[in-house]
Amino acid sequence: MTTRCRIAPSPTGPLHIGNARTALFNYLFARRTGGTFVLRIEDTDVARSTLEYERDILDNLHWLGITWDEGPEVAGLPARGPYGPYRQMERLPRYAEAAERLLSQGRAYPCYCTPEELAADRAAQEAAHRPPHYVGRCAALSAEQRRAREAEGRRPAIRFRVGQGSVVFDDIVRGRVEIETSALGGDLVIVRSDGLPLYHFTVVVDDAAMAITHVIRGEDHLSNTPKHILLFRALDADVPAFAHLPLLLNPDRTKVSKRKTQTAVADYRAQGFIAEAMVNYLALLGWSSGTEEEIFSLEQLAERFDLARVQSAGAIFDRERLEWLNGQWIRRLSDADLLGRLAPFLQAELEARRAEGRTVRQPSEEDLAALLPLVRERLPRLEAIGELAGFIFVEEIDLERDLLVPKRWDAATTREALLAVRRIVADVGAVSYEADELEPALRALAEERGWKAGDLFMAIRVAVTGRTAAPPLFDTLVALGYERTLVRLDAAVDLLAGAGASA
RNA sequence: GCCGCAUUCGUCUAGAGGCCUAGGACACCGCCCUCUCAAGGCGGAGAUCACCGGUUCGAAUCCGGUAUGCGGUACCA
Repeated sequence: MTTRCRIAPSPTGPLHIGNARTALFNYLFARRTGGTFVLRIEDTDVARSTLEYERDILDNLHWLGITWDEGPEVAGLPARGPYGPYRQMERLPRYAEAAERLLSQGRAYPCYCTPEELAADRAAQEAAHRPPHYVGRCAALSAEQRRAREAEGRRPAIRFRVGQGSVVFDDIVRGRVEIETSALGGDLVIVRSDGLPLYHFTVVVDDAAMAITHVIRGEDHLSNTPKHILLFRALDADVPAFAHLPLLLNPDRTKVSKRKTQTAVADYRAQGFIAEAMVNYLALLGWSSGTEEEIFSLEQLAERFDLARVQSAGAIFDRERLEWLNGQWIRRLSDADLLGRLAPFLQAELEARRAEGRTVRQPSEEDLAALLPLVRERLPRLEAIGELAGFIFVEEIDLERDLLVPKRWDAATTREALLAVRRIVADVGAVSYEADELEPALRALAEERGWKAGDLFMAIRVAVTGRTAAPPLFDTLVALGYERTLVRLDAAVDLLAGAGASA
């Protein structure tokens, strides 16, 4: 039997890390088992669903490399797969047909209860410390009673008879789960009075129609699974296997939420997390290989993934660990690849500086190639490129006089040193402006004047970059260029003007 | 309230009765490397395996109970 699994996002918000993780596990399961991965859009919550969210979800899944074998038409590309349509709002007749079938078999019935009646029931149950439970007011209405209510203009919802007994299933992650139907809250509404079908119903109708064999989803659906199983049976469909994944958690161990954790995949992407790291990290939330390796590409994950090795306890989303993995993956990227991914971030930084009224130089191919080795080990996120290397392309840097003077030095010494450095750079640069030439010359200067090389280099670093933390100095000077280095040294000396006389 | 699930270093996890005086990774601390920052190397600290009882020659691992946490309990998904 070939396996079929699916991800069924609701376009009521941007792609969420929790959904991304569920999508990933489904994708990996399908790849690993040689099965089919289906994407279905669950857009029956018309009040909250939007096309922009749908686009965000699809676009970011694509960015992560999570592709689907069957799904709706997107961006002008046709729908794929024999079980379409793959958007629930386009499948309304199927739900209506299924509901009709249950109705005609007496497994479902029209319910005319008003919201007020239901609220009153609930309030009474709560007051009596009873669990909320549909009282069954409409469960045994005669045809005549129904007509009377219709005559009043009441539009019925449709309720599914939950019946008695218990439902047992073997969850792939959690093992045997048994729940009494009496704990299900009574007969459940499957179609609202406005005619729109509800989630618990559509999910089952579609999983059955799309021949889904494995339902892999978040643990928050575990308690609802008996309802689904009852519906599968009532519809005379095969009940799929279930695997309930542990929840992603906020640091306080509640279900991950955007109030407490950054949840939109797009936001991580915008901050310069790369897809490889995101996928790797998400896979490790709830799954482990059983070995001590933990750096895995999507392809490697697809070779190793196994639902049997999925954890059953929830996992806190730890951004620090994600950043570490991100750095690992950035270091593994080829030059051309890294450059391509860095470009938009550098560009954004330069635009921002330009907007501040600064003079910005457009980096050439050579500039960028020279930059790469300097930054590659130093990027926790692509976005950090602006801070790390912006000074090379923005002519006006912010120089702080206090920062310019090394801890053990005074302003006069610093000024004198920078003046000397300026002469050496000018001399060396006139012949050959290379790191290999600059370093010995400047070390000799420090030696000759009895300065610690580190102090001298720090003064130069700040003069030229405006920062105390930067890529290696001599490579930085070369990347900056001969003229620009001299201009910045002059500017630093000017800033220190007056210090010479007093010292 | 009721039902369900879970519980190993701060965090992610390894662990399927003896290999566990519990392993790895992130974060943290120290040392090395070093022109700063990173990266890397080495080392350290950090878990009475939630608790209680049982089964067993032997339990982090099996069973029961308790506690705590989380999830579900909608004409949301």
